[in-house]
Amino acid sequence: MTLESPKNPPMAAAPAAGRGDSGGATGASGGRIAAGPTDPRTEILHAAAQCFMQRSFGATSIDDVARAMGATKGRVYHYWRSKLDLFLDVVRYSLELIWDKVAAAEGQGAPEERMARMIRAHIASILEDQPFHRCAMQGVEMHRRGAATPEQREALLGVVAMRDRHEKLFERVLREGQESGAFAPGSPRLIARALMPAINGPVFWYRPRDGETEADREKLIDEIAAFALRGLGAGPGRKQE
Amino acid sequence: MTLESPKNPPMAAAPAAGRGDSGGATGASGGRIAAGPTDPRTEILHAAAQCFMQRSFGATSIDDVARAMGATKGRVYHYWRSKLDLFLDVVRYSLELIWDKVAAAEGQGAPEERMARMIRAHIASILEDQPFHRCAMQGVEMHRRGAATPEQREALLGVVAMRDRHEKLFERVLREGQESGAFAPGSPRLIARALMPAINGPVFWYRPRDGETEADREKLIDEIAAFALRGLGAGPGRKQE
DNA sequence: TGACCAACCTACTCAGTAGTATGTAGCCTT
DNA sequence: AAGGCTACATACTACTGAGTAGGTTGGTCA
Repeated sequence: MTLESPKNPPMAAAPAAGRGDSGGATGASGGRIAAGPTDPRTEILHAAAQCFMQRSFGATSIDDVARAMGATKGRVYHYWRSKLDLFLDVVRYSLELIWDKVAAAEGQGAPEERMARMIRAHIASILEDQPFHRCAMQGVEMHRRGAATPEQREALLGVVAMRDRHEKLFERVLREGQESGAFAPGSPRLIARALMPAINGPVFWYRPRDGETEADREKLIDEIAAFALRGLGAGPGRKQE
Repeated sequence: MTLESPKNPPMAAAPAAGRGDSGGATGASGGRIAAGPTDPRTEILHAAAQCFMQRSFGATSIDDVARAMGATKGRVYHYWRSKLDLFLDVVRYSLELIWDKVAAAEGQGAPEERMARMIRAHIASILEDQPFHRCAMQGVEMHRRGAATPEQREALLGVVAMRDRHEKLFERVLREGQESGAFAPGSPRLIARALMPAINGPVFWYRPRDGETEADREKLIDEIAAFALRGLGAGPGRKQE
């Protein structure tokens, strides 16, 4: 969410930094409505995610992104200052999406129950917003030298911090589960680092099939989640339906 | 291995296809000596893997690769016809390396024992030749439209086939383990697809530390392998249930 | 010792692309 | 109705980087 948060105003908010409602374009359509597909920013973000996923960051031109919307470069550069800024916002959006869902899924209960919900929410988000998450997988650190401005370096660090926060959330619940004896012992850091790729996996190979139902997706989530939970050492957390 | 196999002869083997010893450059130094660091091809491959890992394929220029060796473009283009060909050879090399080690590690015994050895061999290879494997992770399918010549498309399919063969090897042993009751039931295809990212994970975050010993690496492998094996349902401690 | 060749290096071309400067249609305000 | 602003499109510029043509060097063989 918080699409208004990115400080990528129409070219000139740094000069007029005191505007206050610089991101008002989104809010203009209503009050708290989460930016829908009508919002140009969101539409561009989606097109960019799609392109970056299909061709990778380096092979994607801004013209590609614009063409995917039936528009021209001008539209993209009206909202973002550079290709890297656009990419970083795609990644940030990915991390915001998945954080919101996973953090909300933790809730209350025993660690193994919370972890199970978090893992399922994580995988579900991977399937639902695959293009964004796939961009997030393309690596952020490698754009270090590509980051020219200090703002970009800062944005880059911010994205890294978000990813870290996400992993740390899993690590915390994992640790609690270890203390309660629900999970196998071992370095929480390392085990969390083994867990994340496992539940991120579908981002690489998942391909929404034609007649795919919600149940199909549930089954996929079940299987991956079961693998992950067993990996943590949780008992046969197999939930029949 | 088989560095001589790539059909990337010095620019002119297609014209003079009947040469017979087109790849002889490698063999000239001796007989069966596996191409060492003295071999220019291998040196270039290593430099390319390093660059592609650090900056990604798209952001890496051939000049970058050459500069990493203190050489110029000419040296690279003397051995490879295009940037994509070079990249595909890096990926192929990665898959050959890991296949050799994992296939050799299977050996004999119960499925869970073979699987344990394979998983450990896989992770060990990931740590040892990280740059190459990281290139292999950057995605191959996305270069479909970048593949201009039919040879490139064929090479691309070949790489995909190698990856498939690797995964199928794990899937087969997994299935055998399920039939013997050593592993948890479930779609072998899906579970294998959950397993692979888990043991590939270190390719993204592993960073050889300064005073790192062999024991440190063993511990890392232990932890990841334990997670993966538990994920498959093979508890090291518990056999009942 | 001269022909030949592998293994490069140098200097170039040229296509693609990030980013910009400028134009313009509609809307909103005064 | 005039000015101003948003939200783009168009038409550039400047540069990067893939690929090539041709030159150079050192070794091998006749």
